[in-house]
Amino acid sequence: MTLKEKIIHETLRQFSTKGFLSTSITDILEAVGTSKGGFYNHFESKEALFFHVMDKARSIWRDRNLAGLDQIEDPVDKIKQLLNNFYKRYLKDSENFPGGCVFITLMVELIDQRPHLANDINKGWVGFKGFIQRHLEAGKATGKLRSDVNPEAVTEILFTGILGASVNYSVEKSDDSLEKTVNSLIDYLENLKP
Amino acid sequence: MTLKEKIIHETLRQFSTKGFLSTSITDILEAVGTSKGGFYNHFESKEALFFHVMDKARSIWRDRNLAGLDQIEDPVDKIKQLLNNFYKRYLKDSENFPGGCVFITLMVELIDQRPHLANDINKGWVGFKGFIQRHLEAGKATGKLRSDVNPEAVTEILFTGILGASVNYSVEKSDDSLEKTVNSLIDYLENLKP
DNA sequence: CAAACCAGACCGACCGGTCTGTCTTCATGT
DNA sequence: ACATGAAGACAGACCGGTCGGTCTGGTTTG
Repeated sequence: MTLKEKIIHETLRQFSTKGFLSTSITDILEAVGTSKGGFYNHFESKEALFFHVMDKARSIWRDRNLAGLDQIEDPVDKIKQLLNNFYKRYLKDSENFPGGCVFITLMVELIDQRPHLANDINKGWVGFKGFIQRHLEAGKATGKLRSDVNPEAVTEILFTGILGASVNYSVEKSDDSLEKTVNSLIDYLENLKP
Repeated sequence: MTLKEKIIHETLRQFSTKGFLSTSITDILEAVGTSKGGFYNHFESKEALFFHVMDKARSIWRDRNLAGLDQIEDPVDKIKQLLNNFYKRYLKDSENFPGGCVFITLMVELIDQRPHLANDINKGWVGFKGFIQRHLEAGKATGKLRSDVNPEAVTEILFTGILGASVNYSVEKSDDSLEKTVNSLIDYLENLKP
């Protein structure tokens, strides 16, 4: 790993526990064993680092959550697989996210203090929400969901359920509780099938 | 309002948008028009202020969310009423919580940085979760819920749903989206009746 | 030898907290 | 009724420490 990659990796870890504002550049430099000179040679500011870290975080998110989805045809089962990936592969990744989902930590902190940074996270959330809703609508159209199902309402339940489960996991750090919650969401989705 | 009350009120507002660490005492003093001397005459430290603010926040929480519950007998309908209170009376209270639910903002920030402060919030969360679960169990015992309902799993869905809805409301500040989400949860609960 | 890489002293701004001093309040003694 | 003094309430200068960022200079690399 190059120094630049090391800085991004370590920053991602610290962002997930302390957020953006409370993570000091000095802390990062000590953790990776370099100095201000080494840092500002690769990043022009703390905010520039933020965007690099977000790129890496998004990359990890896709890698973990979308694993195996392309081999599933049923759009509803795709969402089911995503829910499973979410708690089995993604949220438990304490190597990259020791403090839980970094997007939650950063969003809650930045939404009212650094809106232009929060917007960068929100784009991903809007895309994710749309991803769920499109698949549910496709599922309904192809008869994989009951005709009385409201895809938008189900999307709200699943999306906020995932948000809440992430917050709860940051707090409790309990794999059991996380598994129960997500399995409850999966059962909920399962019961919407014809 | 005394100066002490003014400080607590203003701090609650700022905590809900900026959290504990990013809210500076100087900012609070400017907002209420006093000085360091006026502050440290009433509070011995920033952390002491935190606990006073939490007491006030909990008081507001109970006032808003438990309104009218004592006039309802059916334990399931009590939870239904609580969900309605939550989004109609509590979360929209931008006078006290301009940045959304203060407990969420503080918990996400403090859980890994000030665990002893986060514990104070977590007590309330544990109590709230237990409150929901006890009422669902009572509802099941008295035949107000289907016999195949798992109260613990439903509690997880409702609790994390509320957490997620709070986070989402902080981000979107959309009353419509909040209403849809909570109504989805209410529908979900309604469908568990016999 | 030029360019990239990195170490570390340094800067102004801001943080929570302390301390001194001023002004008001009010119980007390006469 | 009035003087008095202790205590509470508040203003604001000040302190050590930390923040993000700059700058100089030495070292490595192509």
